[in-house]
Amino acid sequence: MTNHALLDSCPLYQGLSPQDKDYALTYFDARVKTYEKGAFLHQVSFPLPRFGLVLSGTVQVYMDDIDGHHIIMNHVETGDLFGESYAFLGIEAPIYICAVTEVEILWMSPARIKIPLSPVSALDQELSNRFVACLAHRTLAMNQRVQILSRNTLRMKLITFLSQYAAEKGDRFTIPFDRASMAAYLGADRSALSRELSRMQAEGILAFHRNHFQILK
Amino acid sequence: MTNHALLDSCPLYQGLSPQDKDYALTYFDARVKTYEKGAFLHQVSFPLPRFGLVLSGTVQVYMDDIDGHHIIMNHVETGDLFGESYAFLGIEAPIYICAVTEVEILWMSPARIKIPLSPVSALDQELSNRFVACLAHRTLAMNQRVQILSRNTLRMKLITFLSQYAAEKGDRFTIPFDRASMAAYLGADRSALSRELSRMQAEGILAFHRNHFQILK
DNA sequence: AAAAGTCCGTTGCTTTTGCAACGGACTTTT
DNA sequence: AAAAGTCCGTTGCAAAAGCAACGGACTTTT
Repeated sequence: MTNHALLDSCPLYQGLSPQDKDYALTYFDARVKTYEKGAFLHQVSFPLPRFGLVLSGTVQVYMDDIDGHHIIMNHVETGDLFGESYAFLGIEAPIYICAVTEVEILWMSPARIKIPLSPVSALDQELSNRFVACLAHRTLAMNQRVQILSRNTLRMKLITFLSQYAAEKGDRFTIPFDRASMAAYLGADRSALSRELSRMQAEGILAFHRNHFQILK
Repeated sequence: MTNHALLDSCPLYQGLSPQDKDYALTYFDARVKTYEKGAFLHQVSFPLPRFGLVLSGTVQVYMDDIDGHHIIMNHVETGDLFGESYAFLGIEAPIYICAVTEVEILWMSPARIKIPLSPVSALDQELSNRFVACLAHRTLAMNQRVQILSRNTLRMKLITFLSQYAAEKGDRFTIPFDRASMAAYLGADRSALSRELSRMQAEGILAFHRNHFQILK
């Protein structure tokens, strides 16, 4: 049986009573599976019949470009979903999903959202709405990503990226990326990123150590 | 009364019978409104209670960065939707929506999706599913955008951008952007874009005139 | 404890890019 | 038809960024 406390980290289950959580797990036909660090949860060009919730650990969704660069599509931490769009549409997913750490995944099916059992209960409707809200939030998150990537200098990308964190977490925060992933996330070269970060630190704009940052401005 | 033929360009209404289209218009509480070229359909920080379908013309959804650059979030042609996420979530939309040409917009409400009238008919369910599918497709479209923007040279951004068009439309196609919008879409400078396009033409990779392109390579 | 591996800052070099400005082709306005 | 406006290619220049390589700090493996 799934640990109900873990589920509260996800907007899909947040605040539901234990009975409702159990019902929801049935509604989504949920199954838990664990993967060790570095394992692939999915490979390019397979269909993705279920979407995932990360119960513990971190996964990364990425594609590869011609030159072998990783393009990070989604960095998924504990409590986040991935693959909802592909699962709902039932289409092939041209992506890799890889376990950054050992992870525990709750795989869920969107079948009941598309084809409800009648009559539709209030809880059925609530769960469906929550799923759609997650989809909508995903587009907003991607909007933020586009805002970063659209900037035409690395300095401005960094300022936008860090401002988004600062807006959410305050002036001190830890990011979930190492330098290589951060560079991929910003669409930049790792050494150029290190260089620019060092410059900004020298200018007194920010301070950092590894993946911990402090905005000074 | 709305022209039913126009509605067929949108996945929300495509293939429905005339009666079902009428029902759908009621379901979404649809209202038509026209705007002249250059008019704002929405300004930053207002709530966006309805999402829009472009019946004719083109609109652009964008934000402005600190330096006054436009960041294009969405370029919306006839038959496309915009604002579904904000409308569904009922939150403030930090965006500008501007009519690029004279436009006719069908404004719709997602209220019945969130709070259905019971009993839910098969058509109600179909319309809800179509709306969710549109949301899912939006995230896929944004994935493509992220693929372009993540490339770390303008040349690679261009190749990715043009390849996406070529994959859909073949080796000759017309893009809906002028150079300034194209540059904003790619997160680059307009003159740098012109220069790179000229280089690629000189190298025999492609041919173009204004917004008409042909892939040669 | 040595060895291997990982992560990250640094640097030299070359290429790419942004920026500003100009001018030509074309369209719209008056 | 002149004038004003728009769109786009071009260019010179300075700044930014990619690339490759190295080395130090730290962690994990053996």
